[in-house]
Amino acid sequence: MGETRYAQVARDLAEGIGNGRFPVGSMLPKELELCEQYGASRHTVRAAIRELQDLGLVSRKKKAGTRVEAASPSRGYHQSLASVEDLVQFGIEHTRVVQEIRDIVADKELARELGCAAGSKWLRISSLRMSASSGSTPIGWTDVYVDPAYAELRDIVRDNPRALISDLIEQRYGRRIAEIRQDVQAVPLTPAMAKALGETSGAAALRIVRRYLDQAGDTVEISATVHPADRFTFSMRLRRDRSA
Amino acid sequence: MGETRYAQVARDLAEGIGNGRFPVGSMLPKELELCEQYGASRHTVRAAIRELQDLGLVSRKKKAGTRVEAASPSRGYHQSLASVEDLVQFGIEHTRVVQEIRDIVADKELARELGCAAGSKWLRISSLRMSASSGSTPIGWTDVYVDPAYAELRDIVRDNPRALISDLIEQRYGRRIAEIRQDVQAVPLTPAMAKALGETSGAAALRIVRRYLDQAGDTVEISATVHPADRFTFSMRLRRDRSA
DNA sequence: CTTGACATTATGTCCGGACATAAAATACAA
DNA sequence: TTGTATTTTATGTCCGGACATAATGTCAAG
Repeated sequence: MGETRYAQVARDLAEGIGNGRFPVGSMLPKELELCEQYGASRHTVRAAIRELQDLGLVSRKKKAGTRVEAASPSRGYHQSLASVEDLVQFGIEHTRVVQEIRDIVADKELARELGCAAGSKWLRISSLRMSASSGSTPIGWTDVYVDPAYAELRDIVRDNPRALISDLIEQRYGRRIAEIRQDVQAVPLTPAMAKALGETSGAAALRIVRRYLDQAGDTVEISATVHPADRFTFSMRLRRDRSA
Repeated sequence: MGETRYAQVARDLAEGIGNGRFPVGSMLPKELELCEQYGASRHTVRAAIRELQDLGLVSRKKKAGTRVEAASPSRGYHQSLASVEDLVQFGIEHTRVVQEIRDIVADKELARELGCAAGSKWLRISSLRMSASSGSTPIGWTDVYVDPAYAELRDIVRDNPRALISDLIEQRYGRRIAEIRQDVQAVPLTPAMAKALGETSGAAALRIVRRYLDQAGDTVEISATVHPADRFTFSMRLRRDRSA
């Protein structure tokens, strides 16, 4: 019940791509074969394959067939936010080391930086970002701003150093993220940041401000991350639509 | 013929959204009404509406209906590259002032920066980026690298200061862009760059390297743009999938 | 006035079939 | 061998119908 037929087919194929049953570069079985294998109509199989296309896992050409383009992503944001690879990296490859959690009131400057109202209250969670794989050098500093009502997060974030905070909010409070707006700019490091990150003050850094919105368009979370130059590259891939 | 039925329907609806026939916030006619109006099957109408969804023009909810979310984008990349607003801005709001065009050979460092082979030959088009609306301060510097065979571009780019170079290549040489890979990082300004942009050497800047690929996955164009901090913000919007 | 049960209804999913189209593969001609 | 038709075939588009599902609005009971 929980899962629709075409979603089942899509997931099964995606797993096949992930575990090597369909290696990158190989061709997927043709539609009619898949119909037979899964006992589904061609319409359903096509819906499933379209999912894989949206995820960038396969590409299609008339007559040529359906080609496996990439290994399977490990579910989560990559599957729900189309075409953007960076967020996966964030969740999977980075770890959070919480430095400070406190209630704050937005002054005029912070309000401008975050795009919120001056005087509004927030719970701010500040943490260092570490690469999950190697080394003890932080790759960035993150300030996450959430509604002070989400007080439980104070404990939860420490216990889940790799989870996206928006996921924790969704699990705990049921507020589902429908959209993310993101601004990226270059900034010079402030003295305080520079010290925390072991850099010199004024050095070039990448600043990413994300505003997480729910379906109604209300802000659930704002995060501001600063990465010293050369410790972080923000990569993404844009594809032309199927239709084009 | 030239245009499929569902593409016609999608275009007509998109135009209606653009010209106010379907104002932002209003509800689109329900599927069965559209079927009648266009004399198309429900399947076709749904394919059209899905296009509009992919473009972010409408959102749907069961029973509630289809709601107009945004005014029509102004054709071009926004329609063909899903969910990324920045590229539109680039084409529409920026002007190019060509500074130098010359043939170069990639040395080891450039090869690393661009992700190409050392020793490969390129035609490099260097230009200042000006805001189309206001002022004479450049907002960035761009180096575009293309195949030296595209020599005609030497003249064409000067005559089309607002067109995307990849569009010019498509028009002239028929190489269609299917995918763009993009890396964003913070860098300190080199002395030469700083001088051209009226900044101090070592100041923070945003560097965007784009690799334009055709359907076969071959590189058509590489562009590297540097924006001084505070003169440029890179904005984007990510939406959750239909399916989620 | 509030609560809960229920009918309504627009979108979501799925089936089966048909023809169009483009590109690969093959056969054929030069 | 090379270039050009022709055939083949897998995907693309489109039709009509059916039932599922969830959100909305209605209405009666409390």
